[in-house]
Amino acid sequence: MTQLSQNIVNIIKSIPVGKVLTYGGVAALAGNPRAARQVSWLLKSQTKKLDLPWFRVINGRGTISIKQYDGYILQKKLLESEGIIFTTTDKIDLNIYLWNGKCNKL
DNA sequence: AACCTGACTTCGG
DNA sequence: TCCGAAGCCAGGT
Repeated sequence: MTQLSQNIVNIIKSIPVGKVLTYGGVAALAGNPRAARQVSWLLKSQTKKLDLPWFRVINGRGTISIKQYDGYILQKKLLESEGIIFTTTDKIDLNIYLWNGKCNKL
């Protein structure tokens, strides 16, 4: 695990309930805006080991990126259970749910 | 060390 | 708005 990976993990684990972060967003907060792919790798490979809230990470268009159908449905369900609303095209309003990386109550 | 993989992002048509 | 190609990072083999 590199320092970047550690940061990515910590950031993912700090995403508040009801908020989401894009892959690129996580990477940026971790220190490298171009490490979005590393984020996806970590979610797929390290979630079980590190117990990460993987479902709070979506792509930059505000949609779910998981390719597996069941995983896609699961993520949507989990997010909806936290109060996040999906549009008719399964998109999330990032202007509302995107986490800025800081305390959302300022 | 080289090559492949993955739930990305950006750019051009 | 959608599709394809290219660039990016680090772990696995």
